[in-house]
Amino acid sequence: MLIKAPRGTKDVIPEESYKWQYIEEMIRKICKSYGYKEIRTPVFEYTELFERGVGDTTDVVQKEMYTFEDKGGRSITLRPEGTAPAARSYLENSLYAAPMPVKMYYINSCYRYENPQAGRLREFHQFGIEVFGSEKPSVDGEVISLAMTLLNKLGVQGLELNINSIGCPKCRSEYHKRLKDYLVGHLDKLCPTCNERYKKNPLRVLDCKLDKCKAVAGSAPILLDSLCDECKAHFESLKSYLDCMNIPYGIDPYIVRGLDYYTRTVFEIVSKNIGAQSTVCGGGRYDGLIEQLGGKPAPGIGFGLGLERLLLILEEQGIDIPKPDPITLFIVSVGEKAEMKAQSLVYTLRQQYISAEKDHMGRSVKAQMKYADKLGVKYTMVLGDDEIEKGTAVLKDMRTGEKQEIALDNLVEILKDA
RNA sequence: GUGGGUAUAGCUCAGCUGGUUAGAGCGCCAGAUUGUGGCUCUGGAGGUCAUCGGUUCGAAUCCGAUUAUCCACCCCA
Repeated sequence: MLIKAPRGTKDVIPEESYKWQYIEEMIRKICKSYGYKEIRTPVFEYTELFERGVGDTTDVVQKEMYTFEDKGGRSITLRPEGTAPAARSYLENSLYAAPMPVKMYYINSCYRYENPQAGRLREFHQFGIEVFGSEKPSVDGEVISLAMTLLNKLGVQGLELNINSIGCPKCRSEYHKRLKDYLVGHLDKLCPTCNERYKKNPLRVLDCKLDKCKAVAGSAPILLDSLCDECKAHFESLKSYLDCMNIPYGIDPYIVRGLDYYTRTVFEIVSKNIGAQSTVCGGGRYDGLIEQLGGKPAPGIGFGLGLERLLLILEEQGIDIPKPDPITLFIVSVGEKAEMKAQSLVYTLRQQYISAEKDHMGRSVKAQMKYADKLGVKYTMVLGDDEIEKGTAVLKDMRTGEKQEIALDNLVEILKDA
């Protein structure tokens, strides 16, 4: 083995791809019912998009981006997330000219240079949605409900939806002051990283997992209690919308999304059973992003849902994904003439979208039968000189073992609905 | 970037305190008399024991380095 897939990447092998296809089909079906259309953006963007959009104080931008210079000397970055590209495309293609709100979804690969572990890869895949143009909390409710619908339809159990509001720039800066005032008296009790956080982004101190920091965070003022009237009303309204759809949720005042563009509503859906990286879906509102990217101010909200993590949950919960349809017919051939006839027969069947297979290994009759059995085909049919002469053959049902004689001319007709 | 575990056949693993042809189960291929799968039986292919170096008469086994991989931290999907 000379060359392996790069660190942190994974192949989806043929035996596994049906699982991805199943999930993707479910996603498309649900998005259609919600009125979301697919958007496809490039795998790479100018680096500046993420620096401006995601925020250059974030870990994603500071240390996790796949950035390189192309041959024209431009700085290019493999997308680490889907929202900034979607927003860029929204502006670039004047999608704001469409009736509001603009609703879109994507199924994308994303790239972050991190050390791989359970549920974390360098290339991973996200399903995401974005809504531009409405700041109404009903949209927040719709966005969250779409994620929950997907997870429910897939049969996933035991997930927790947690919501929070981190306010608008106004109430947040107010709160920043209060928080810093509180933290400054406890700096000696915080870990070194939290001391850094205190300077750069004090909100993140609340997110630290170290016990001593948690203790300090525990009695810190809570952002949720410091919201301005409008943000408070927005959050209350969102709760009503979730209630009216019977979507259960918890309120976690410590959710602090890692990307700078979030405002007001933030939420995440977590699973306890897939290792340390438990967030399956994370999202929120980003009312300042469009303006940040140089567009006319427009509110927005969306989420990203990790497909590898979703697959982990399905596996862990033993949820079986429907297997693809088996091949309908395997034609076992005896002799050269029959082998040729088999080739033309499977060709005919395939023209009618009937799945059919034949030998390509020069196997004996018995070995062909074994092979057909391993493929899991529904029917087999042995074809030799006699059959070709008579124009009839015996069709064998591999599940029941039953045999029936049929005319070769009727093959398509007989197998059409099999 | 940091810490810990692991590395033997396609897969899951065994290989005792170093002893010479490195094993099992599953999978793959073929056969068990004439043209019919599943069960059973028989045989076969497949390994530079991650790599490099060291200790030793002798290394899959002990030591070191490197690489890969897994898990965890930071952070996130």
